[in-house]
Amino acid sequence: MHEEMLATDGRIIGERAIATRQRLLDATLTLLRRDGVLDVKVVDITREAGAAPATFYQYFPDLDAAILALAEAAIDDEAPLVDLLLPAWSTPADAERARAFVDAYARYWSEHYAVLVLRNLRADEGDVDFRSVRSRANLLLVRRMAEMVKLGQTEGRIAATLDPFAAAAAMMAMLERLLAYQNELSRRGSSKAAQRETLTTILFHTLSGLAT
Amino acid sequence: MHEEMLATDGRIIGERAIATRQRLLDATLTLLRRDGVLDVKVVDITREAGAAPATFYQYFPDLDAAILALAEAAIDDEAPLVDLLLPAWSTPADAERARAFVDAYARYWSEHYAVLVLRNLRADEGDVDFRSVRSRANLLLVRRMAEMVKLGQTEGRIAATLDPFAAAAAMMAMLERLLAYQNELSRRGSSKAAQRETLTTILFHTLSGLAT
DNA sequence: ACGGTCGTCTGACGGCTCGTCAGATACTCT
DNA sequence: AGAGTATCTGACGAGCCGTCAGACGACCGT
Repeated sequence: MHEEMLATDGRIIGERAIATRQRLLDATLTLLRRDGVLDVKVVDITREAGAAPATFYQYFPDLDAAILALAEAAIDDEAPLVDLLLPAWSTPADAERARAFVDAYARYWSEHYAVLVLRNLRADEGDVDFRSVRSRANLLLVRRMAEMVKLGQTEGRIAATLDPFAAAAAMMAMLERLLAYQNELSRRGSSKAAQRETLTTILFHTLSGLAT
Repeated sequence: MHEEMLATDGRIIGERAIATRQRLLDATLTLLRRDGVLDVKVVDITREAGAAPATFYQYFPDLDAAILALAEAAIDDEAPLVDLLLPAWSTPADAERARAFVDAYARYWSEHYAVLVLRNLRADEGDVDFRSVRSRANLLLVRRMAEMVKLGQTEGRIAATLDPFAAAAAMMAMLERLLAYQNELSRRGSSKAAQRETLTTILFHTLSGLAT
């Protein structure tokens, strides 16, 4: 189950090299946060990591490859969120669990913000690798949400006109994007608490058919 | 009401220069679509526009300034969408109008995709100018949607726990982001028609309190 | 301890874009 | 036609990209 790590020339790398590679990834994350998503330079990353620019290219063919590796790592933090959707929400009391999910997703998103934004950019542009990593991350949640909708439909709580998969994707879209607006929104009239409650209400209703 | 256009050195520019400036903006749009959002070079823009690189900097201090101008222009196409939200949706038959709004917004979004993505990136990063232009564009719709929610609440159609402004923003977020997922989604199980119906259902319910 | 070997790292380079001048060019008006 | 202004450009220093050939250093066998 443990993949050998490779350098760009194909050779299997040892312990020292793995540490260097990791230092480069850490530095990339640091600079993504410090300089913003569009202004990260390879030179700066290597400076930050205390290495020569050429070292970077020994482990990543380009900057995107490093971002991709970080996006892969982020999947591990998204996976546990599925547990908060089990079992399906089916009584008004489950609204509390919806709230917990919203909170957990918000934490996940803010933790990985820069990497996820870049991942989405590249995936939207059509890059196959970034599409794949995004799918693997999101399908975990989307599939589960779609099941919740389907169950709600068979139990008559949710209208049959809703497409379960599309509804699930819509909820993910809403969560993702609204979290980016968060700061600006709270400057324009809706407190974070109000945003949280509103997200919870809409999410809970869409996935369970119930009102809060 | 008509602002004089200025060069970067502050002088008011004449007709020929306005045309050149416009050619540069057109070229920027072309390349944003051709090369993707992250790979547009000033040199390429001027090549495309048949001008020297230095000419670009006569009208825009940097690439962002040109994008900002394009984002300003996009507002004109977002404004008319407000009309589709007047008067408020209050009967099941109004679902048809919600559908029309979803379609119109989808058209607007795909028309301006590249510019809007960059606008959001810069705005999310905290850039004041991009924040301002995004607010001016989105507040038109968000304010109107918030009014619809408020009305629905006074008429007892919508739960009072929903924050009108946050709910409106959540709907915008859902629309924006889901449209970016559109292609991938239709490859994974939900036809565009199903996505459209699902968006309509959720939007209609959130803003009117009614089922489709 | 010592030289050899292989894995890892780096200095230095050509090629490119950026953004800025000073000066060339094109238009306008008399 | 010629003066004057508006507009454009060639050429440049600076900085990043991505690639080599070779330097370094950790570990091995003797």
